[in-house]
This record gives sequence, structure tokens and C-alpha cells, in this order.
Amino acid sequence: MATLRDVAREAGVSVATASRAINGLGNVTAPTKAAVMAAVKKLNFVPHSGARSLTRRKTDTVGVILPDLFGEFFSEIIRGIDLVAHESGMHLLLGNMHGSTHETAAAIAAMRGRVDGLLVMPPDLKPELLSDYLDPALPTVLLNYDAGSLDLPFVAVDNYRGAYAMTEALLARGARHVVHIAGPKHNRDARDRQRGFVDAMAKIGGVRNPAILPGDFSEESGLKAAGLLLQGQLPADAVFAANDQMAVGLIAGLAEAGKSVPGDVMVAGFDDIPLARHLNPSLSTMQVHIDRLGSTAMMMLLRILRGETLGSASATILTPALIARGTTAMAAQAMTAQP
Amino acid sequence: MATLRDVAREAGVSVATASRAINGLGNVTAPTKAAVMAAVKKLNFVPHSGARSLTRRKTDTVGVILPDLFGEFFSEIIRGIDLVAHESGMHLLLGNMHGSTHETAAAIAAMRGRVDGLLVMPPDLKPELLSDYLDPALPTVLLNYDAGSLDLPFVAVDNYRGAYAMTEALLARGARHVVHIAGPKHNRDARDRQRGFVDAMAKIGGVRNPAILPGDFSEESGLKAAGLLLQGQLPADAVFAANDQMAVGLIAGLAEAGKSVPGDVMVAGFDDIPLARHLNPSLSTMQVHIDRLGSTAMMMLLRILRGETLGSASATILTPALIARGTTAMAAQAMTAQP
DNA sequence: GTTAACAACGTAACCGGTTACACGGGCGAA
DNA sequence: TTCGCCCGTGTAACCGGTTACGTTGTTAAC
Repeated sequence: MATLRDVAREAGVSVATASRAINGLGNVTAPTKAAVMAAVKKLNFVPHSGARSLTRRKTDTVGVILPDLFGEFFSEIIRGIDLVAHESGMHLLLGNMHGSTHETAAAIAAMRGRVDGLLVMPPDLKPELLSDYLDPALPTVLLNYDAGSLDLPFVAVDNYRGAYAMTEALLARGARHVVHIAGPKHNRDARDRQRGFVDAMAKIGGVRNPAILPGDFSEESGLKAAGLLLQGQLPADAVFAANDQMAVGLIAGLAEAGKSVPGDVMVAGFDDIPLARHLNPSLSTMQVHIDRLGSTAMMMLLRILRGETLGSASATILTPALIARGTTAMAAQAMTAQP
Repeated sequence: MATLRDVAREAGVSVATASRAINGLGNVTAPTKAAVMAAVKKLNFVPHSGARSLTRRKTDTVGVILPDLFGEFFSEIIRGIDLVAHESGMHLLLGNMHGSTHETAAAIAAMRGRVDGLLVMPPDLKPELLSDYLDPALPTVLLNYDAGSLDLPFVAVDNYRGAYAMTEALLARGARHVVHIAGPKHNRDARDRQRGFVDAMAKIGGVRNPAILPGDFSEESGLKAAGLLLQGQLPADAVFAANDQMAVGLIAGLAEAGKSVPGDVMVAGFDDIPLARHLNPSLSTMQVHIDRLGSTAMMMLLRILRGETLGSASATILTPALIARGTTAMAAQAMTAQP
């Protein structure tokens, strides 16, 4: 592989001049620049980004640390990040903590000297631990995580409000006994959604201790919830699952038992995964623009890297939108397919 | 940020000793090593990977260059790659060519000095162009691309065989007039699938010029194809879409016109996207383990990086499996839901 | 007692770029 | 003519690590 020295020798100039010519800096005559460029072509020289980033003290790369890479959720986040990063000529270095807390520290440490900034999504991590791992000198934006006590910039989804709105909508459609299928115990999103549900039930429905079934965000747990619902004597005319995956499982379970949705019971989910609108009947849900989560975080990071101060923009909260589809259609509408 | 020299000074040793102690090389007394480690802790020193990779001449990173990041297909590939990469302590640097050929060159060039090897998925690129862009010194494995004349290792899906098998299955189920919805003209996958269809129709069905409708792998183009099918006088008792997305659009279009699937017409797709089994009726398709595409390629790259020669293993072809579901169920089975 | 061998550690070159500073020449102004 | 300035270019230090090689001190072998 040709180095800058090779190019300089070939062009009969010094490395400094060669570097300046290649990078288009001033103070280089047209003929010398041409000579250098000719040498570049001839040796097909490509600058060594690693070496360059060492002196420039910037890598044009941001590290993205995610808890996992499974499913459309993470892929959408990455796409959103890439969209913005690409515009600014930034590269993405992927770090996967594979669920383990110990690996989180390793993943973050491995980023030193490779990236200019970090985008981190710490799923169930305690804030104190997180601040231990993080390098204060490395600009960092948190993904889908309300920093709380830490003064790190973050972008998150307003899960509480979303769940509140969905519960309200179910009640408005005439449901009296709404059952919630919760997500994983320690998951922040899941907990916020549950809180929203409980509060809405209390304030709007006047119900103190609404029914809550356990779940873990997986389709299987939705199926299980259907079983519990059917065999139990729980009165239910609507079910609000903490995410779409569980709603999908739930609907499958209900269908198997001959229950009609929304005729016998309305169903709602959260996330608006692509599958939601293809179900039959289509699934009502809270739409979260997952890609915006990534792109917003990336834009914040870019601003920090440019030296701007975020101020109040250092905490961005995305509000999900209610998407009413077939599974919560009123009786009269139940027959008309809604695409 | 503390550097190695800071650590060495703090511990009262030379940089060489500090480096050896940190990296666990021999020839360091226990007490000196302890002193160095204490200094590391005190200054919380983290080695600068960029600088390290400069001398070591390896980065422990592989570059992944994809045409896009949209949808489950790419996310599954990345996940497959990460699975294997992670085991070997490798990092992933994402490069997105965003569909443009010009950016492909830039994306590849930008990898110089950042990665030890490359995983490239060149969708509609001509082999000659590709070899121009690629650096012969950088180990490269092609994703979902039959290198053909180039002697680059690759892993691909046997689209021809898959399409052949699916067409055969449709004919075996009694279909006489099978219509194909093709993918994008210049896409290799699409062309191979079409060839498989045409050949199977000729050899098994005895049909010379089977009906082929245009498409571009998008759901909309499937919907359009349904329109063409319905208004035309084309006889059709089965439709084989070149991918699942189009099949989904097609089914929606048929349902809107009151056509029954599989009663009036059978439908089959290709890819087995997660959505396929959730449709009603569920979609018959060719299952491709997309994540294996990524993990296999990564394993090949790792072997090359270890200095092994791949030999005949330098070309891996994954064979998709037929998944028969509801949309191709025989008349008798048409009533029973197949999960 | 001398020497060879080896273990522990230090010095400095090097990876491949960038860039501060030095230097020489051409030109305008006094 | 001489001085000063600026422009184009070269020299060398530097980024933060690794490592070849040299040095010192200890021990085993003669």
C-alpha cells in the first residue's frame, strides 16, 4: 500500500506539500498540485484514515452502542442515525452489549480513540453505573433513556403519555374493563407505559386497581396472556398490550379460542411495527417514529461536536401518535375493513 | 485523557514496561506490574485504540458496506455478522452506499486504515467496476453476490433453485397458469428467480412463454400487479411473486376485488419475512436464513484474516427451503387455518 | 574468578499521516 | 538599492501507542 511518503517521492516534493495538495489547502502552485495528483493516481494512493485521525484528533466516526440488534426496532434506529450521519460524512461504529452489563463497560472502553462521540442505549442500566462507564471527555447522547439525575443529553419516547392516550381512547370507545399486558419488570419503557395505563384508568375510568397481566414484550407472552384471560373469570372488553408483539400473540390466542376482535374484545398495542397494519383486522397502536429517535440523537451529537451548546434542547421527548385501526373499531364499523 | 506516558511516569517506569505490563506480556516483575496497574487505575487510563492499531497494523474491525439499511433484510444480515464478529472481539464499521454507485467507491476508500477486512454487498454493480473500487490488499468477502469472473470469495442464496422449487410446488398443487411478478430489472436476485420460474414452467409445466408481470420488490408494485391481473384477460390460478413484499401487496389487491386466496388463486412469495406467517391466510414462501448469510460471510472473512486459505469454501451458496402455508393450501385444506 | 546466558527494563525508532516553524526567493515600497 | 513581507516549499516534531535492540544486573557453568 502506497503511503504519503511514496507519493511525495514520486512527485518530487516533500510530504508536507503532498499532504497540502491532497487536502486542497492553500499555498500550493497549480503545477505542483498536478504533479502530486498524478502521483496519487499512479500509485493509487488512498489516505490512511487511522493515521490521519491520530493527528487530527478526530475520527469522523460515532460509536453506537445498543443492547441488542434483534428486530425492526434497532434496525430503524440505526437507519435513522445513518441518515443524519451520512449527510455529515460520519461513519458508524457498532458496539453491541449483548444484554450483559459487563460487556457494556468493555464496549464503551473499546471506543476510545476510535470515535468522536457516542450514542448509547442502556436498556435496564442504573444511571450511577452508566456514569461510571462513560468517559466525561467523550460527547455522549443517550438513546431512549431519560437521563434523570445525570446531566447527559438524551432523546426518549413519551411512553407515559402514549399509554395514557391509548387507554383514554379505549374508554372513549365504550370499554369498561380494560386489561393491560405489561412488559418486562425492569424495563423503563414497560414501566412508564404501565403507569400511563394505571393513571388513565383511575382518572378517566374511575378504576382503582385495573387488571394487569404479566408479559415480557415477546409474542409468546401475548399468547400466554390470552390463555390467562380466557380461562380466568376476568371481565374484559378491551386489552391494551404494552407492545405490538404481545398484541399479535394475544390476537392469535383469542382467534384460536373463537373470540372475535373487536366484536368480543378490543385490542391495542404500542410501537406500530410494520406488521400492525397487515393484521386482519389491523392493529390499533401508538405510533413511534423509531428512526427519528436515532436521527434526533445523531443531530444532537453533531451539534455538540460542532461546539454548540444544546441548552434546553438537550432533552428531547418524542410523543407517539394514536393510530386507530380495526382492532378497536366500534361495533358498527367492525365489518368494514380498514387498511 | 491520560496517555501511556502519563501512566509510565506515574508508575516510575518506562513506556515500554508500562505497555508490556498492561498487555500482559512477559518479562515484567510482579511488583512493577502492580505499580503500573495502580497507575492505570488512578489515572483511569484507557488505551487509545486508534494509536494502537497504527503500529499493530490491525484494527480488530471489519467494514460492512451495504446498499441500504432499510427493512428487516439488512438488519438480519448485520445481526448475523455481529454474532460471529462479537465472538472474535471484532467491531463493525458500517458503510452505507445509499444506492449510489459513486458513493460505493467513496465508502470503500474511506475504510482504508480503519478496518482489517471488508464485507461488501454490491446490489446491481457490474463486476468490473467492483474490482476497480476494491483494494486487492484488503481481504474482502462479497455478500449475496456471485463473484463470477472475479475470484473473490462470496456467499449467496440459490435464487434460481428456490424459484424453481416453488414453481414446481405450485404446479404439483394443480396450478396450470402460473403468473410471475418479477423484481427490479437489474437486480441479480430478481433475475435469477425469474430464470428459475421460467425454466420450471418449461420443463415441468410444458409452458414456453409463461406470463410475467413487472415489479420492483415493493409492496406497491404487488398491488399494481393485482390490478393488471384483474383487469386483464390473463388466465391465472397461481401467482408467484419474486419476493414477499410484493406478495403482500398482491394479496391486498386481490382481497379488495373480492378474490379468494387460495380458493380462486394461489399465491407464493420469496424470503419468508416475519410478516409472512402472520398474514391471513399465511403466506407460502421460500425461506432464506438471512442472518446466516451475514454470519457465514463473517466466518469466511475471519478465516482469511487468520491466514487460512478457503479453497473450495470460498464460494458458499445457501439453499432456501420451501415453506408451504395457507396461500397455497389445496381446496380441501383451504378452510383450516395454518399457523 | 571469569564468562556466558538470561531476565528485567530503558531508549528510541516506527506506524502514516498533519502541521508549526524555518527558509529562500520574488516583489513592492522607501 | 535595500528592507520587509508574503508566498511556496521543506524539515522535523508530534499524535499515542508498540517493539527491536541495547543496557544492566543476577545467576549458572566453567
